[in-house]
Amino acid sequence: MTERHQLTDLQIAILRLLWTRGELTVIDIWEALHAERGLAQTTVATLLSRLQRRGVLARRINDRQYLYRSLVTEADVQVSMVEELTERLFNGDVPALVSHLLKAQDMSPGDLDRVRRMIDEVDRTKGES
Amino acid sequence: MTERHQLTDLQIAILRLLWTRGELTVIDIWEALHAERGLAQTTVATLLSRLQRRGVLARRINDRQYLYRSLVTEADVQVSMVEELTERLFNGDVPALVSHLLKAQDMSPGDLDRVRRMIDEVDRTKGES
DNA sequence: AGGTTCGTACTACGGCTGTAGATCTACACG
DNA sequence: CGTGTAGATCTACAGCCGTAGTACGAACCT
Repeated sequence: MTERHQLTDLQIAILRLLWTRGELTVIDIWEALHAERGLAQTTVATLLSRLQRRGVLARRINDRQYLYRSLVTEADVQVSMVEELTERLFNGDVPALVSHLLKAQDMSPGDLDRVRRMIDEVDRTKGES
Repeated sequence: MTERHQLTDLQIAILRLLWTRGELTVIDIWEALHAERGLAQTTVATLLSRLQRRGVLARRINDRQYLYRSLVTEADVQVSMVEELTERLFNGDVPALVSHLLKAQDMSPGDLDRVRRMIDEVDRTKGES
């Protein structure tokens, strides 16, 4: 079901656009990425084709141009990429990764409280099942 | 200081060996990886050279063969790869990633307790500084 | 109907990865 | 001193990525 999604920075940037905005044309995506990355339209078109060929995206014709949409959800990609990272760098030890994150620079005391509440929440819902 | 380390699966497997066992020869690494991956010795040698050329590893000659060692620590790589992932997939929102992990399948109730204690720990040490 | 324009597909290239065969080199042993 | 051998280097290749120019096809406008 959830295959291994190994995606690069740019590929994810494209997917994010599709996740948040639905079906988009090459031009739509080019407009969004052009400012930051200065890509040519053909570059964007190439990337989209390749992702479509790979089965990550689907497309349909509308009014003489393609509308691309994602076949994978953000959650799919998050799950598979986080799993991959946990596996590779933390030997699959999820709490070790959590520990790493808690010590990260950009983790404020407020964030710690947020996490504490999350744990209570998860505890409850897991107890239910 | 901590540059962007973008490393593949196999590259990390090699680094892990060097992290846990110190200086190793091509043969040492080949022996460790051979079973699971069936690589040729020259393949391993190529990978090591390339990582050395890239500045990730260093080597010295000893008794007619190279001894390779890592120039990056496990912590370096963890920090930069986790940062990268958080940036790409969670818009830099660390608590969002933590939340994701808490809901992961392989997170047992015991692990949740472990995490709770970690938070207390981090809270204390952060209060000190 | 013919040219213009818009958008896609084709082709290409350098860089990196995994993969490994072929070749070189230098020590060790006879 | 010659040769075998172990280990390193060189060369190579396919596959993917980012990058983009060029070519093609179809719609539209006059």
